[in-house]
Amino acid sequence: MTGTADGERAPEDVLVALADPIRREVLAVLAREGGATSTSLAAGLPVTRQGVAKHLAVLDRAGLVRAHRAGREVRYEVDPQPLRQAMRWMDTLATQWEHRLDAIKDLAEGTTGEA
Amino acid sequence: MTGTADGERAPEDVLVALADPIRREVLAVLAREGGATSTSLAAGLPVTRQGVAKHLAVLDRAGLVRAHRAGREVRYEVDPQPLRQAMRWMDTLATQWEHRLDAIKDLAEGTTGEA
DNA sequence: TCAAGGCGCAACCTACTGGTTGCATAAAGG
DNA sequence: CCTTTATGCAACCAGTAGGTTGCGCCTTGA
Repeated sequence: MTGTADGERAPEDVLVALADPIRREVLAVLAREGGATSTSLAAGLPVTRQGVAKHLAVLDRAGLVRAHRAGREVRYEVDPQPLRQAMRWMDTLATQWEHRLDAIKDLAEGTTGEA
Repeated sequence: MTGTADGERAPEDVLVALADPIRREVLAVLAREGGATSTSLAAGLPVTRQGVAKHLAVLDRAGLVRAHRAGREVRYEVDPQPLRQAMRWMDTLATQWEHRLDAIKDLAEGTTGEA
């Protein structure tokens, strides 16, 4: 099923997905190896295959990985797009904050040094 | 104390902090209002003051907010810097992924059309 | 000085997340 | 056809994150 498959995904899913160290490691391995299965991933991680599978499910829901069935294997690979989206979301947020802070600062200056 | 106060903070703290909807809301209010106290925040949120305080502690640990004591009040305001840092971290990650994906693609092309 | 407002700390509760084991199912390959 | 290998599903377990209440301490301001 590969996630919700809609282009406009909520950035919070990505944040939640990235908030776990094992999931970050999974992504790192997937990026390094160019793809892997839950079984092969579990071999190099301190969790069982089922544990990895659950993490992959979370990553898939966030759209950060894509699943491709090949015979009896299911191969996963990373997708940078949702990451880029989340970055844009954060950029908007940070910019808003900065504007507010500037506004506050200006206000303070206006109060103390009023011409 | 205002967080760990070191310039190079792990981006994962920011991710964890941002992964919670209430914390995102807290940040939104702080940015909109230009600062607030745990008590005033709790008034507009579906949690108690103590709940808000815990969230503020998490945000503070991530460096996303700064606490300023004013008499018997503690006023919090947002700090965009860790957000920017986290974005840079994500950018590095996304870029890495994209490079790997390109490498894989090139490899596939090379295999089929070897000159 | 004393009441009220605002915080901080600690104990406690609950739900969910991360993890496991066990079994069923499906594709490869002899 | 039977064995092996890989995945999928479900039940179950433990730790912790998010939330609450209760209480004590410190400022403010009348």
